[in-house]
Amino acid sequence: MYYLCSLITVIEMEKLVEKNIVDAMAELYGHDIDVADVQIQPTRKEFEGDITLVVFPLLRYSGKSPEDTAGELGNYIINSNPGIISYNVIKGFLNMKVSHAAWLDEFISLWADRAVSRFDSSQGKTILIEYSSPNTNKPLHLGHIRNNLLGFSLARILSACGHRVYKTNIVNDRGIHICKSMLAWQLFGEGKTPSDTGMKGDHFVGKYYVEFEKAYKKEISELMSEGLSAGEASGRSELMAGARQMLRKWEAGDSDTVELWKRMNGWVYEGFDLTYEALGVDFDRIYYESDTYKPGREIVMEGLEKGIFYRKEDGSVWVNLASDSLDEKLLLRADGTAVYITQDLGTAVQRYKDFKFDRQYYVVGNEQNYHFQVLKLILEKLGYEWAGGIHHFSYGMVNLPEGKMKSREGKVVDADDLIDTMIITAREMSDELGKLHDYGDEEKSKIHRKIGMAALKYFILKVDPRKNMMFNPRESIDFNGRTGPFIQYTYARIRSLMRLAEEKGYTVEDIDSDVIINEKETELVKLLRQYKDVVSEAAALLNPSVIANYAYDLAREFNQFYHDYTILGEKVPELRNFRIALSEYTGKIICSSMNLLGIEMPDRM
RNA sequence: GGUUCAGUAGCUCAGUUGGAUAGAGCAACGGCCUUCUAAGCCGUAGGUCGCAGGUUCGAAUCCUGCCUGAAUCACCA
Repeated sequence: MYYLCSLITVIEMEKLVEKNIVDAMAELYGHDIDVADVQIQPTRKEFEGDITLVVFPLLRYSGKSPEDTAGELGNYIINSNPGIISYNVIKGFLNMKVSHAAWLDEFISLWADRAVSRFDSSQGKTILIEYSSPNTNKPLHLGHIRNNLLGFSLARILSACGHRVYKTNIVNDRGIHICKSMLAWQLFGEGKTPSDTGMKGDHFVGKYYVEFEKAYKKEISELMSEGLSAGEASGRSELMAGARQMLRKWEAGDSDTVELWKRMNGWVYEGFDLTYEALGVDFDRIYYESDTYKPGREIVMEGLEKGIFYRKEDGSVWVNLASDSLDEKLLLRADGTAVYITQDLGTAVQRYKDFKFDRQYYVVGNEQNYHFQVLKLILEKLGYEWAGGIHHFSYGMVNLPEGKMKSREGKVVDADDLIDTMIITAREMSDELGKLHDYGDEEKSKIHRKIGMAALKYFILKVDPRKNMMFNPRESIDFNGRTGPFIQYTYARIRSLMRLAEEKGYTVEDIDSDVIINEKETELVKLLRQYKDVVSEAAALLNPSVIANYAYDLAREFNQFYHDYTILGEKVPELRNFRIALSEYTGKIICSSMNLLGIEMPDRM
């Protein structure tokens, strides 16, 4: 019956070894142990072998030294399991080598499963992902890029795992900030529009926001030079008064103000759409704060009636969260106007009505941890049973070498500028290498765009989302090494191989089961078989970087393989077929992984 | 001050459920293009895993204390 072992994959082999160990413990030491006590793990690369047993937990049953126990267990296994061809013992670790046949079968079973990302969707949940969440008074910056990439990738990953995922965006389209831009445009804009000036709409409106701040600063310093304190000066500022006046008029529904507001926001949206398109992100449903702040107010009033909230003497409405070791929190101002959290309450309730989600993830920076803690608590207090399903996906800040980004001080890395720079750099590098000489300009620029965006996206997504990250505009983004373009390059090589294979008429239908596979090939198969686990882990941890780092490891392993072995030139057809299949499958997995990050792969570069 | 998070090579980052000699890339130095794409491959060098205790056969990982940094504790969003 031993010949059957050639049909056993490595996964099955691991299970078999587990069972062998349980048997061995009973037979050698007379102890019945639980399978959970058997610690099997992949052997580290530095050591010889494929699977490793950690024997330390078993010592109390064997009563012998780690080395002796491992040796005796190794002996038992090699005699009872012909799929294990050798073993070695280092300290308390028993490294076992799995037969080539098992590794080959492992790959053949992967290869047979042509649908790479076939996940069980029967347990799929309805998941809402809110991300992006821009303000409409200025263009997107690097921080938004991290947000957008994380949100989009998260949606892809959860979706790949069989969930029903909806991407949403809440646009912060109302408030004093947009009024500042509106007022500045009225004062200094001379009736110009983005199309008059050739500017992108969001940059155009952002320009007036900056002009407002400049003029306001000037006004304040003039007032202060007349002897007023900073507080008095801001109180006397005509510009600020004008902006506030505008906000009141907007809330009152003044038609001219609303008209201007619509017009300027429209410009901004046109600009945002271009940036979103360049980033390759999209949304299933967009919410606007101007629609949700009023329902939010009603929710607060309901809570007030139910006695969950309370009113202070000045008429403002509060919630006391002291019992949850938090502070009291304002929900409505004395004049009845909404604050930040008011509209978030409205949005959350509206979204549940719209989607009946099981879970909702808010992709928002970690500076708002407190806010989302409060939001969830309040929703729970209000008795919404779905509140338990909301979760703040909190990501770290993007820091610049000079410190934190401050949009008001112009210390930002503009999203559009950065994207352009990336694509231009990709083009320069590509032209220098000259590999696309036979391509037309349009085809070339498509590829340059893919490469530039891959560099940017990978740079951001490879780091753990929770951590703050450093971005040095000059040095950070690279096209060599652990980068998106490197992975794309590996993929392009594989595609090139496949084209050549096709030209030569090599088609792989079946892989010969007599092939003896070597170390490098085994290493590749080891990585390939982890794909689904990696995606599941990324989904469970809500961490795209798990996939980013996996994709790099895979690409690197393939490059080594590519360098060391002939793939197409092999004289033995069985081996050639196997290597073509291995290459093609590796390409597929690399491509799938990168697509989960929202990174497009070029066939050539 | 309270809360939360972080601290790993000169720099940017990985490091699985606690497991072996802590890994990549960049920067530096030295090799590889007559061979399926050199955006590559190989090698050299680089570490008191913030510090000190504790738990454990075993700690970068878990616990406690301290040091440093970030965010937050708004009638801003």
